[in-house]
Amino acid sequence: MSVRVRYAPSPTGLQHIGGVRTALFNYLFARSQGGSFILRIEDTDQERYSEEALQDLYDTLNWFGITWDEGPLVGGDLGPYVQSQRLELYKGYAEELVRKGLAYYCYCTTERLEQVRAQQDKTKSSFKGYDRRCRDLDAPPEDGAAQPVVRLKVPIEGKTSFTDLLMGTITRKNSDVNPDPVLLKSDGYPTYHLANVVDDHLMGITHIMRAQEWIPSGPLHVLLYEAFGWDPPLYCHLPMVMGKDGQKLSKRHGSTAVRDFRTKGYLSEAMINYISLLGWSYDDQREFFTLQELKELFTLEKLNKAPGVFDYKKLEWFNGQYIRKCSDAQLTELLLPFLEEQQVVDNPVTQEQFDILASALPLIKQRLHLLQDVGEMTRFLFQEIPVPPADQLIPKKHTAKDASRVLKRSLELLEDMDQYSVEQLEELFKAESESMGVKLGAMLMPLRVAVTGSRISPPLFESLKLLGLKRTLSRIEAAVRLLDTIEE
RNA sequence: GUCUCCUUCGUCUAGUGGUUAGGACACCGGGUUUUCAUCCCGGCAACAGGGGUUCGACUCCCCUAGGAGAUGCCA
Repeated sequence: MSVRVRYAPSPTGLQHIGGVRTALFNYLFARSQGGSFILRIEDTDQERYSEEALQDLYDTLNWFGITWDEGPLVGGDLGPYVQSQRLELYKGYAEELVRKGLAYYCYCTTERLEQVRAQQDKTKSSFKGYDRRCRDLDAPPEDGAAQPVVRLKVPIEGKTSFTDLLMGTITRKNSDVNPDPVLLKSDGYPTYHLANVVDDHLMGITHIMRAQEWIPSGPLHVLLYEAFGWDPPLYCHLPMVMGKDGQKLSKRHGSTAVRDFRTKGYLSEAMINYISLLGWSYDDQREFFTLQELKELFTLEKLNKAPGVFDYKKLEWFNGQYIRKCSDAQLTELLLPFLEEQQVVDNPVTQEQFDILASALPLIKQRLHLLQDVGEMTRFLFQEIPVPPADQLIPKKHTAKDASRVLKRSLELLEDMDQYSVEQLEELFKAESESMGVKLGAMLMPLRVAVTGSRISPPLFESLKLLGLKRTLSRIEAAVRLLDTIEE
């Protein structure tokens, strides 16, 4: 039987690292097995539903290049793939269980449920959860809620086990299973438990790969399959993604929404690569993988059991690596939106600006870690800069006079810079610094700051060339004027 | 509280009874260099603890400890 797996997110928030990792692993498993990857929208929470979240889901998967064989937008034979469009179905199955005596209507109000919970907390009761008041009712109580919910009759005795490909067999006493969880909510929507079991069965899902936080409800789901008389699929609970403090990764730890990483200038290839290594490995050497390679190499056997800490630093390192792997043309395309967004260049970019960027690319490529850094790094090439403060222009252990002196000399040397190569300019300044009796650095730093506005910049002479004679000289002159106003 | 799962350098991990316990990130040195970055070289650093099993345990079993997750008309 061919493998069928699914990613079934709930559109209640932006796609985050953990969710995407689950999607990726499902996708990779399907592809490596020649199976199908199904996308299903679990929009059964009316309260938290968000249109934006749904759009973000599509955007994110598209950005990563994760395609689905069946699901919203692409269709499929076993749809609809949006749970809010399958309400009648769940209702029917819930009623079937009630008829069979395996589920029951519960008329308890939220208020009562809260009271029960509060009481259990107060008395430190070892029994947590619903007290099963409505389990054996003959008729609806007088003071019951208008709209009942349907609850599963979890057996009091016995135990339930399921097979997890990663964890082995997991067994739980039925008395430890969530006592009679709600299957059908009073608003007519199913809960996750019901919807997921019904849909996975109807959609022919063979393997359920989801995060380990779901392990505790595994037995419950198996109980549901049994109630329906269905065979449960195989389970594979993926290790969780944690933050630095070892807790489940959340906003507290930094960005978790894929969209945030995208706007900061992470490459999808870098993220795929890094995320694929969170809980999975290939061997003890290789750590670079394209999506295409992953689709062939992924195996369940190499999954790790232990939760993994999301390492922002290593992701950033991967990003730098991938930026350097880009061709200049690719990188230009990637960078342009950032420059436009940051108003470093016009929007749309002019031909002249495009050419400058193209020429600057080799200079900035190995300096970029995040695409968004490009603005700060290249702004001086596209726009006029304010005259840098004097203390920036003056090298350590030097005076304003010193700085002015070397800049004036630089001015003379650069008059003919268009006739020299970068190498020749280097030689020129090297020789000059010697004859002036200053260190090369003390000569070039004022120049760098005067022209680029910063002590940190792309290589100096290349930058001057890009900037052009006129702007180079005028920036130096402005710096000199400033320095000459300073009293020693 | 109860239940379940997890445990190799700070982090991600390789390892399936016999290894100087390997790699990567981070960090710290050094080199290249006009700044920054890249790159190169080197270093630091781990089998949670205790019992077994065995000629021999990081590898198998048990216990303890620690961590995490679940315990909702959220998924």
